[in-house]
Amino acid sequence: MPELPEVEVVRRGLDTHVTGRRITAVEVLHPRATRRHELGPVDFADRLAGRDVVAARRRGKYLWLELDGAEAILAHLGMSGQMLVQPEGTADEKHLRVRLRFDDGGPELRFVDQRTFGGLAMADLVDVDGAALPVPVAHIARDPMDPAFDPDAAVTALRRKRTGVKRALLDQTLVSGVGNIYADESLWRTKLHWARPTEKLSRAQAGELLSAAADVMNEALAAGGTSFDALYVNVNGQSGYFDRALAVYGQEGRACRRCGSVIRRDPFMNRSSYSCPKCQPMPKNPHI
DNA sequence: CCTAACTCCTGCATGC
DNA sequence: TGCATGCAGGAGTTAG
Repeated sequence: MPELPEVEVVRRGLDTHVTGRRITAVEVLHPRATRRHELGPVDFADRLAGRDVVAARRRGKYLWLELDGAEAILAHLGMSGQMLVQPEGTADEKHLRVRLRFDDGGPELRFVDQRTFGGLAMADLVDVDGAALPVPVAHIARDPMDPAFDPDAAVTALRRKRTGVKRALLDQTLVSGVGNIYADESLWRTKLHWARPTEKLSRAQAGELLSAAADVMNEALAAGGTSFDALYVNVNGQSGYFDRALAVYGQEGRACRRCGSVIRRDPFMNRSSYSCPKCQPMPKNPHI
């Protein structure tokens, strides 16, 4: 569930509580959490001992702690990943996967992940169009909060696809950071049905959609993110409150706040799409 | 090259 | 009560 705003809340927390500290010991409690680290959990832990964290960075839904020496600890929260800053001695969380300790004896950094879709890995930093990115992030497009985000280029990329507009919006190589929640909210704001073929969108429509995505994610960030349960929290374990502002996502059966029609839920890519049947009518040639 | 289906995983809600 | 089923879904991998 964590999308760009939720990941950014976590990044800010890490920058406040972890940047500038030296790692002393790393404990991997579940090997799946480091499955993307090809040399294995022992290598992951050994190589981190003694390293300095110099920054906390993000692109789209990817997050990384930059280390001295052009390397990083790359993190993806997946569905249920949490980065928690906890005082030493605090009882282990049920789904604690990785623990990092620091030489100042201050609070630990814990990676907790119930559904295990997320994970940590070490990665080299490479230059991609002027940005220093971990190698596995090199193919991820800039997100709408990136100062160098190019809306015209994103519009072109979106309209070049031969698919439904929501699929394109979720494609992290076109524009990053948008997941199921903010895709549905952006489409509702722009009055577009999720199955609208991308190649039939005008440049203006595509631009409005991307602008709406940026707006809704900025508003969610200001509210501390969206939470439906205790799974998404900041580094202090607190939830955001943007779920109260959602117009369609998770609102099946409720009245559209714009026209009063009953919000519907459609099956989409083995999950769900929420929309207003009147504001977002099915196109003549839907791209299912 | 492009697009779309498949797959990984746990916990909770629901239905018989 | 207990068991089966469905659902939450990001993104790498595989298939066509």
